[in-house]
Amino acid sequence: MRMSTKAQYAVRALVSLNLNGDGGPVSIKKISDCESISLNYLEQLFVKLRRGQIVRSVRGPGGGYVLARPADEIRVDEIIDTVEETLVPVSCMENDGSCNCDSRCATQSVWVGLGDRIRSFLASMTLDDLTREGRKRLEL
Amino acid sequence: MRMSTKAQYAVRALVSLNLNGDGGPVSIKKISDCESISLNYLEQLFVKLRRGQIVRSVRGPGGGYVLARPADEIRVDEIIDTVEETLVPVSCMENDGSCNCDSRCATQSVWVGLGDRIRSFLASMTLDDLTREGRKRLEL
DNA sequence: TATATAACTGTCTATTTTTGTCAGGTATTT
DNA sequence: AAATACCTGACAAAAATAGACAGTTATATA
Repeated sequence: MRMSTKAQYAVRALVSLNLNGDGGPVSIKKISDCESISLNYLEQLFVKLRRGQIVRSVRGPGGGYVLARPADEIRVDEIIDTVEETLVPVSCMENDGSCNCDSRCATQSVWVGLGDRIRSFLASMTLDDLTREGRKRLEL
Repeated sequence: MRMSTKAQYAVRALVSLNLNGDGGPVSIKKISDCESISLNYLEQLFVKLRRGQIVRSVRGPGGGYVLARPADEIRVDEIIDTVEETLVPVSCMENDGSCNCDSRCATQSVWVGLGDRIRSFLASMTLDDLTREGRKRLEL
């Protein structure tokens, strides 16, 4: 049960973007340097984040990325949704009926319930929450 | 964010074991047939489950596995702990200080919090709960 | 207008993890 | 003794992950 580094990178990159932003665009290069994340890999993530309406791109010199919405309107679960596929813990639900003992369906309730908890927890936090926490840490 | 099939198999196998048990031991072969899980793979899982004090083995003809404890004392999180390493969503905490912008630490709080939720949810369910649910489904 | 900058795009690849398979060995009941 | 079933370790296919690479396109500024 691991959150992929893809998701972790995406969240970290966006917190970094918001911390360093000051309104203007922040280049992927800068985020890559700050966060020690491969530039090429970040580019792939930001393509998805742009398509997912999390960020807007600004081309040309001095360009980069800005948040597409206020930070307090960007939930963590949205971020993860845009870069990876699912927060549901199992693929499940093929339900081809091949199992005659049917403990499969009994266990589904665990994973569905777990998925709900994961979702609601991540939906309860916004990028703004994390950024405030990050700022607090920087002051120490 | 996926629960590994290893963990899913372990939980399903134990529910199946408890459903088909009737006090006596159930062979891995039977569970394998019922659940359509590779016999060899199940063997590997049950080695861990035995070491984790979840099941006891009974050797010889008519042998198999029995629960080492009453089903209502076996929590789902225990099961998953014994077959896979972690319920903490990130590897994290290397904390080599290489990141000067330090959004890394800010995001850790998300994953730690998430890990807590996952843990407490899975700890709130026992094998007995799942088995009852399985029995209910069989009656329909 | 030229040039530097930085986003954009698609393809390819090395590595790791997952999910098993296979070939035997060992213990125990009948 | 023989059948049953657990036990063990080595090996392997397949998928996911993380990232490299080689370009193309858009735009601000000199």
